[in-house]
This record gives sequence, C-alpha cells and structure tokens, in this order.
Amino acid sequence: MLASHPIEIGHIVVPARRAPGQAGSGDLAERMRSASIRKLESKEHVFCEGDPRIHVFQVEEGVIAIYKTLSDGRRRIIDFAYPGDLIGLGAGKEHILSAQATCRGKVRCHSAASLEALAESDAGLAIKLYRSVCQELEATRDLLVAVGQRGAVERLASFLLALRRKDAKDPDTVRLAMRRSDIADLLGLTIETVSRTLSKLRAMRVIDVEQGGTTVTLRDIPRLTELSNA
Amino acid sequence: MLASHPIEIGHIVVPARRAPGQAGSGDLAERMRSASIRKLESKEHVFCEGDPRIHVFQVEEGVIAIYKTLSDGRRRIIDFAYPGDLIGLGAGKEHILSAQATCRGKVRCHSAASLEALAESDAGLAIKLYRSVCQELEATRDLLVAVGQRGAVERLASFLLALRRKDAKDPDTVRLAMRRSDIADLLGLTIETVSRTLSKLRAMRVIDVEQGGTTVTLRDIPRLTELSNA
DNA sequence: CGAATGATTGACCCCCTTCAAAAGCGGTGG
DNA sequence: CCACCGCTTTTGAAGGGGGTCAATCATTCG
Repeated sequence: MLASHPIEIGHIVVPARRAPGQAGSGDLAERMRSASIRKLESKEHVFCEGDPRIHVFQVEEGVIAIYKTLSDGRRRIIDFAYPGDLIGLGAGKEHILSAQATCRGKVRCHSAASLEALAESDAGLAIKLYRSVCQELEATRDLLVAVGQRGAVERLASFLLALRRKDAKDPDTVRLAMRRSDIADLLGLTIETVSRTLSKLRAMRVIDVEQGGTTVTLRDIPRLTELSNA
Repeated sequence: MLASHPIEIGHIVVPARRAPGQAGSGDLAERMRSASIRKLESKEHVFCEGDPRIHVFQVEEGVIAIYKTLSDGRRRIIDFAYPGDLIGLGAGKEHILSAQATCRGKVRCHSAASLEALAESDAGLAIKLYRSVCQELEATRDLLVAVGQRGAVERLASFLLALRRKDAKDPDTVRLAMRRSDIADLLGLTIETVSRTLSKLRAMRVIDVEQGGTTVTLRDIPRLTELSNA
C-alpha cells in the first residue's frame, strides 16, 4: 500500500532520537541497528532523482544535502540531514530527490521494502512515522519562512539558529560541515552573499568565524534571534 | 500520545479526496460528514497562533491562508488551503500557525480530541494521516523550491501552476481567490512586484488577467512551465 | 452613489547578483 | 616535511531586479 502512493519523504527523524523516553514495541532505531554501513566521500551521492528506491539510509556521520535539481541545472537544497536522520524514505518506486554528502561520512543502509512492510502491520510504527514526518514538515516550514525573508542577514541568522538546534553539542558553537555553495543553495543566495553576510555578522560582533570558516561561534544569540526575525 | 508531541501539521489533505478508490474502515472523509459548519467572512480568522487547539477544520468553500507571524509583524504564508483540505491538525495543545480566510467561505468543524483518539487505536487511520502529511510535506517542498527561486517571474509561474494543480476545474483557467498581498506573502515578494510580474507575463502572452485580476487564463502552459524552472 | 479597499503603474534607490581577482586551506607527491 | 596544485573562500567593483514611496485607477459594498 505504501508503495502505491507517489510521495517521497526525503528524510525523517527517528523519533527515539528527539524523544529518548519513547522506546516501545515498534522502535525504529532498534530495527536499524543490524544494517550495513556505507562510507561516503565528500560530494558523493547517496542516491539521485530517478534511482530505484531500494534502501532507506540513516546518517551515521557527516551531513547529507537533500536537494532537487531544477531544469536549468541549479540545485535547490531542501534540507541537511544530520546523524540520526533517516533519508530515502518514501512511497514511490523511485527517488524524487537527490542526496549528496557535503563532507565525508557514513550511512547505515536498510531495506526500504522491509521497513515499509513493517509499517503496514505495526500501528505503533505507523504513528512514529507520522510524527517523524510532522517533524520534518515543521523543519521545512521553518526553512520556508527563512528563505522567504527579504534580507540575507535574516536568512543566515535563521540558518545558524536552526543548525544550533540540530547540531546541539556546544550551544554557542556551530560547525558548518558544508560548503558555502551548499548554504547558498539552501537559502536561495549566492556563495558570495553568504560569505559577505557572515563577514558582516562578524563585524557586528554577533558571530565569530574560525578555522577556515567551518566553525562559527555564536557571540550574541539574542541579537541573532532578533536578526532572524523568526 | 499524540497530544504530547509539540508539532503542528497545519493542514493536511483527506486522502480519499486525492485517491478516491481508497475508502476503507478508517475513512477520514466519512467521519467528517456530521460536523457543524462555520461561515467565514473575508479576512476572518479560523484560528490564531496560541489559540487552544480544540477543532480540526475541513475547508468547504473558499480559500484559507495558513501563516506564521514574524516578530516584526509581517506575515509569512505557508500554504493556501482549498476545499477538501484539513486545517488545524496537529499535536500541541495550542495552534502554532494562524489560519485566515482570503475570501468568504465555510469550514466544517470537528473535535480535535476525538479525531486524535481515533488515530491512536486505528492503524489504518494512522497510515492515512501519515500519507496525508507526506502530501503536505511535498507541497511545502515545492513551495520552498519556488520561493527559493531568484526571479519574481519564476515564483509567479510556479505559483500559477501549483494553483492549477489544486484548483483543477478548467485546466487553462485559474481563479485567484486571494488578494495580491496574500500571494506576495506566500512568495516572499511585494504586492507591487506581484502585480507588475503578472502584467509582464500578460505582455509576454503567457497569461491573461481578467475580471478585476481574479481570473487568470493560462495561454501558454509549456512556456509557463519553462519560466517556472520547476 | 460614494467611500473604502485593492490593483496597477511610475520613479528612484538599495541590496543582491554577477564578474573578477586574490588569498587561504587541504591534499598529494616528491 | 615541504612545495605545489586545486578547491574553496573572501573581497572588490559594477550592474540589475525588486523594494519603497507615491499617485492613479478599478472594484466592491454599504
């Protein structure tokens, strides 16, 4: 039944990761443990639009960009998948989105068919999937709000705060494990504007950029939130 | 359980509407029939951010704008809900989005609690909800791609084509049952740019705008698709 | 019919894009 | 270990598209 519905999820989050207390009979994370691991080089594709949808992948390490290719060849990144996130879930026989590693990483591979078969028979799993997609939807909406913003500062501020929520190790530090071009394709800007805007935010003493531009320290989060206009 | 998960769906589509052959034991549309009707004036709110989430509404007539309010007071429209669409679904105790009629219309009111209780016990219903949210997610992604586009022409073209898919009576005619300001807030543009761009598309012989700007005839759909860059 | 709301069009300005160049970092091989 | 090479980032200057402000026109509704 799931396979008859031509909708792709792209990536969803294992519920147990965000809400650790919820382990139960239909626990996704539990079922994913035994699958095989695939290593990824930077810029390597996990899958592409049109590929047969054989596996569901769970990010183990690194960051995966989920994107659509436009008719003029440009890339529109929909989301970045972080460790714990599931990508490649869906219902069609083919992928309608592409997934590409922004840096080196690993994904755990799982059979798409068997996961979907499980979802059919297990109501608890179905509800977990439902919630996961809700979460994904919520994230996409937030991104939509950010991208709809006029200024580049607003978009970058929103982006940094969103990363902070995801990445969540040091609350004041964000690792940009992707290129400027990835950020640009996510936010609907150019690399130059991304770079310039980060410099501007640094000049405003709101952030600090270190170590080849990959590590950002959030100096003034209240101000950053203000700038994001969320 | 559903109520403990702080995610709002905003609006989802009754599965039976898009896939008519799928009627079954847990049919949403079936359960919605007996609910009460509420009439809406143009610009009237169905619910607002922060309101207690008591009802789930199904649009009967008209168009409802689903939006977020930014800190500076601006509106970011997430989606337009059309007849058949469900709005107000979610899991938090309060709405995190607002819903406002763009024109006169009617909504059918249904108890949120009872629908969610049903979803808990009925696996078939849970899967239907899951698929509905997938559909919603898909639509939001398409909008994200459109809004991420650089030019106003691309955004308007995408918007018109999306409306055509939704509205779907005459395949060459689209009714804009909303103000220019609503379109602007959806696409991240200004009213002036929306107006100018529609005029430009008219000058290009791609569309025709009639009757006070509410009815748009799609003269050259291949061209429009090209312009949308989808 | 008249007031109010919304749509259209014009002029000007700012921000982002585009084009271009230089500098930094990482990786590879000698 | 260092030098070299490619990729990425940063920064600069110029141009264009959309925002802003403002006026006119159309439509709707009381």
